[in-house]
Amino acid sequence: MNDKIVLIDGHSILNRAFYGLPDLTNADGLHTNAIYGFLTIMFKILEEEKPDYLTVAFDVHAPTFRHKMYAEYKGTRKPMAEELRQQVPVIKEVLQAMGIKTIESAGLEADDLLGTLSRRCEGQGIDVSVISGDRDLLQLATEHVKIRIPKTKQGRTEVEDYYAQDVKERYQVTPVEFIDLKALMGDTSDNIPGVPSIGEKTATKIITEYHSIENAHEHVEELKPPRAAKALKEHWDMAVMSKKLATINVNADFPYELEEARLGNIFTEEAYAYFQKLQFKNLLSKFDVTAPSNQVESAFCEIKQQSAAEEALAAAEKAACVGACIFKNTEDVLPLFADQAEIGGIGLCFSEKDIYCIRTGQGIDASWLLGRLEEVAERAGRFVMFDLKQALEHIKIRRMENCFDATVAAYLLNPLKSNYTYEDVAREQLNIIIEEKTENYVKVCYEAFTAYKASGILWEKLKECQMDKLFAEIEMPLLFTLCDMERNGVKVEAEALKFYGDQLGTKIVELEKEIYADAGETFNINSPKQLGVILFENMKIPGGKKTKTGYSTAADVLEKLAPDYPIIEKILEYRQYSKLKSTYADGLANYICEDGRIRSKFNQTITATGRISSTEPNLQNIPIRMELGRLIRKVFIPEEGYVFVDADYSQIELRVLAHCSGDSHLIDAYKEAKDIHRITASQVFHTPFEEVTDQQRRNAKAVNFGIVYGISSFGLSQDLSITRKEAAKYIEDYFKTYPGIKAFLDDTVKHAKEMGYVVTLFGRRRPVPELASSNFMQRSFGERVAMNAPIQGTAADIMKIAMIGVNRRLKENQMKSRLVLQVHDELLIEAYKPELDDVKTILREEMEQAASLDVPLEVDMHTGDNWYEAK
DNA sequence: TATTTCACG
DNA sequence: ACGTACGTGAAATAT
Repeated sequence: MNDKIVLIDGHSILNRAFYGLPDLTNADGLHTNAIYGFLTIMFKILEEEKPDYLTVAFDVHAPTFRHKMYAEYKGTRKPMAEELRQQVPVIKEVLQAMGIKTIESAGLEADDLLGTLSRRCEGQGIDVSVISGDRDLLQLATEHVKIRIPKTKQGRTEVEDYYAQDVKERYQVTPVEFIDLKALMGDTSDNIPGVPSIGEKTATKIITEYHSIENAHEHVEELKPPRAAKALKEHWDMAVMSKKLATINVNADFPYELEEARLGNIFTEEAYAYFQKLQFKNLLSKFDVTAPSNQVESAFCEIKQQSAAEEALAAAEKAACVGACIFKNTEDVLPLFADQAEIGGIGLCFSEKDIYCIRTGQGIDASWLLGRLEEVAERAGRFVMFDLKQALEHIKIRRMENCFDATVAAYLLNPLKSNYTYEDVAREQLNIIIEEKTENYVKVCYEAFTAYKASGILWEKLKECQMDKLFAEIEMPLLFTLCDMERNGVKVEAEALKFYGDQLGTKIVELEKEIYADAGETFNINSPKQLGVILFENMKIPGGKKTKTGYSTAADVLEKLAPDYPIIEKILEYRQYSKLKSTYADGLANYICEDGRIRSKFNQTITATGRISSTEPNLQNIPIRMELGRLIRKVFIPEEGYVFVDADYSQIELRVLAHCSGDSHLIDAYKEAKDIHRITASQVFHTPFEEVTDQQRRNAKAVNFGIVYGISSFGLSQDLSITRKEAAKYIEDYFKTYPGIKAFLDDTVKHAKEMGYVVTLFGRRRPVPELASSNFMQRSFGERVAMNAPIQGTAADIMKIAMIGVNRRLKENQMKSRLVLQVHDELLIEAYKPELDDVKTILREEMEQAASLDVPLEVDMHTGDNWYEAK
């Protein structure tokens, strides 16, 4: 049995992988799809071949000999996509970490390295497999040199194998003749021009007959299709150059020690770390799981007796740092009722050796255990949990300053992720992979351990990014404020909601009938697909087509398309009613508790910009713009003896922009107070303030909004139903009026491109990986995000500060009034009537003084006996 | 599970 | 030539 070597064409396989796989990125925003694909293919090959040696060849980036020749001939190659380019050095590092030999040589292409190596190895009696996506390499095939071309078919990689014989069968020429074939027919992917008007068919015919271009040229007069003869005669120089280009050098001179390529264990610890960083979870299974994590696990301890529990808890109270978690016995109940499950126990960790899972049971009572945990939380130097807000459902925290929510910390460090579980943090911060199938008590211990161990690292990273103040002074206090709000909930009049829903129901039935009559048939109006067919095919309404799956039936499209069709109007009305009924009337009704209140969740770790989000139900998108929907706010009511006070910031985002940009004109405009959109219109359109028309004001308002969203002429033109050119003119005029804004936005984008992230006034970061994209669309999106995120995020920061202040003062003064809702720039307080004046003062002061900007923060306030009246 | 639509700031 | 406004969540239908 001969020794065997596998030679991989690095760039070619990376390319294949890059274009064959969907875009993947890891937590740092690094693109990883090409690396992932490369490794997948490599592992597959290695498993099949079990070679003794392995080498990966790369091109050097500087243009090489053959490229230069062609560059002189015609232009240069397209630059490599940025997403791919950034992966090249990483794969080299990964290969090095696996102890795999890589070669590259300044004067030589990877092809030449592969060609030369395959000849040298063959000469030493070694079997060779060359892995490449490039058919150019087929010329290297012999009896002992196999060319393998991987293909991705529906996610699976299949490999085409070519020995010399297979090349002959497939192309009717020998590997050596294959060069001449290429010289005639050319190869666009490899930038080989070939001879014009000679394609694959003719080229094959000529080479099978004459075996080389030189021989064919000698017999050029006899060549069969006269067209080909003429072409070869006229473009002989082209054929010669193409052959030179296509010929791989198999006698290149470069140093190479075969022994360096010998395959050892490639699943090294170093490689493991790389795979973790790249988040190749399913490739990690290839490693022997003798990870350092087992050392940690040896300290895990399950406690079922009170004396042992008390001993651990008492020690924890004296510790400098305690990581904890609370778990339920979810196995005891159906998954649907998981939140109703009983407390199963807690996890507790306060040193590398003290890691406990304390279970409730005969000896240990749940309320005792949680009570003791509260004392630990109060006395420990630092108390760390994941999702502390949820834990507050079970324990009361008397001292907030020493609390640390690892979920929130991880969110601040990268707000783009969707999950911040202890498994994620353990993997990213501690390099520990927690097996899916591990026993429950092991998981509990891991969660407590991760909280304990990662908190220091997370805190250091927060400091490094200068987000420590943001974390300690805004996010952590906010967590308790949000918890209070969730507890408070908001009262809803169930009867009235039901009545509202029923009214909508009858209206929906009526509209349904009319629409079916107009259409001439019944169908599901809620199905965009069916509706599209009815409107654009059966009824032949012109326009149509938009989405990838069919016609777009979105409201703005239909409105523009067919304002005259009565059916359209009815459909839009139907949509409105059915939305209101399903999402709001029926939807909200499902969330009303025994006491008549709805308790929405306020999520702190969802948005990329730092805003809060609301779910189950979402109370941040209750209708207001349309009167019909707005009416639903009448069912949101205060308790008997209470009244609603609603306070909202006036144009907080534009004011933030004025401050951050330092644009003196915009700042002055705000200092004059009055109507900002009218002032903008007056200045941009050079019209006296009093003479600004409503249309001008509307346009100015749209531009103001556009600026905040990261202006683009297309977006503005859509919004105002004007041409792009007109929109561009508006923007240009706007920037002329407020040059400071332009400078600020440009600078923000520039900073973002350099640093990879943008920052709010309070230090909150948002990474913008899209800016590094080679895709125009993606990159433009990144630019808009870079402009918007600091503004939206700063506004969110300010509101958070205000909420903390308002809540703090309400509690300090032991008031009955309570914070019930936050809607981004608006706060709703259920005020105890005797406290009304104080509440108003507190709201105004805390909101207006949450930040001191170069423009005043103004607050509009209203009171009412329901939410409708209070706005 | 993904897509479309639409409610809010 | 590309095809967009920024940030969310819920419901319904299609796959």
